[in-house]
Amino acid sequence: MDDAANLHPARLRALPSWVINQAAITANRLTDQALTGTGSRRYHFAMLAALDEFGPSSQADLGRCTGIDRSDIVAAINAMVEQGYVRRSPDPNHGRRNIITLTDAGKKHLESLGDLLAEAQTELVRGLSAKEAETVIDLLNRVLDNH
Amino acid sequence: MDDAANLHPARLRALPSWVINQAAITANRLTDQALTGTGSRRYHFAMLAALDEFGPSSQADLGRCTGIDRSDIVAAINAMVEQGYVRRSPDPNHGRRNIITLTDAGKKHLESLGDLLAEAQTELVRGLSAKEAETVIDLLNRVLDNH
DNA sequence: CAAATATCAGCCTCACTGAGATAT
DNA sequence: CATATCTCAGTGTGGCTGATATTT
Repeated sequence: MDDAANLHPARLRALPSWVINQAAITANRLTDQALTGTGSRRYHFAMLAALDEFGPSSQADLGRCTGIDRSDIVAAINAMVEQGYVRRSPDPNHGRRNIITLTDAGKKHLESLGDLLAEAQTELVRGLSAKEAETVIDLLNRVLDNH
Repeated sequence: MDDAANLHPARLRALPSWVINQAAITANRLTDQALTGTGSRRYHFAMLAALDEFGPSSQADLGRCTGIDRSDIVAAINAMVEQGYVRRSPDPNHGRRNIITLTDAGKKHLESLGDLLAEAQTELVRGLSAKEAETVIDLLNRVLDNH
């Protein structure tokens, strides 16, 4: 090897799953870094974004539309309730269901997290034109829609 | 929410890092599934591919060109030595360094893993044309090259 | 009874850190 | 002394399972 030590094998570079996975590792590194010190993580942002866009939701719906497991939603909501970003109240029309509502502080926090993440995106796709970045987004969304 | 429960928030769908990450989760699910019963994992395939393409390598080089941490290489090589897919021998020209060599059985195993993974790729990018899949690969490789 | 919800306890993978021993 | 390699011990995240209680 020696000189080729820094290159990735062509066989891997040709595998969609591998390339996507490596890109995800990079993406996660950058976003985690961007969010350090905010008291929030990627999935908190996802939940806040969903609440902002879709309005008050049950925990189950929240999990479904963000791709977060039912099991992990509980703890995440607990944390955000404690931080004052969301409210948890029982659904009057539905015994066991909770309704999660975004608070003003949560909305504000969402925007500030969004700003930090926007910078991380710029860093992530640097080297791609705006149009190329858009293409990546569109094609991968199509992949997601197919699964 | 209710009717929108299955849709992903536009804010997330517009975030490269989120879309890439979700695609990676799907990709990993499919590839892990494809490899069950083979006794190998994704990173084993990556290492075998690197050895096949670059020839005998040190563990450090192997880690660098596959993106696998130095710390995780050790256990992975141990397993593959035991399975007979690679040989570990000390580098005569370099005290502490080991040279990892692909065996015939390893080469064979690599090809069979490659076949399984190829099917998983088809499933992963179903819904994209061949050209579009190629575009995803190229653009994400450019992202990787920039980091 | 079936289906959905919230919750909890816990598993496994995997990226990553830190440190130590050995070598150039 | 600085740098590189291999190894080990261990951490933290995050996706996921299974079970339970409650409700429609």
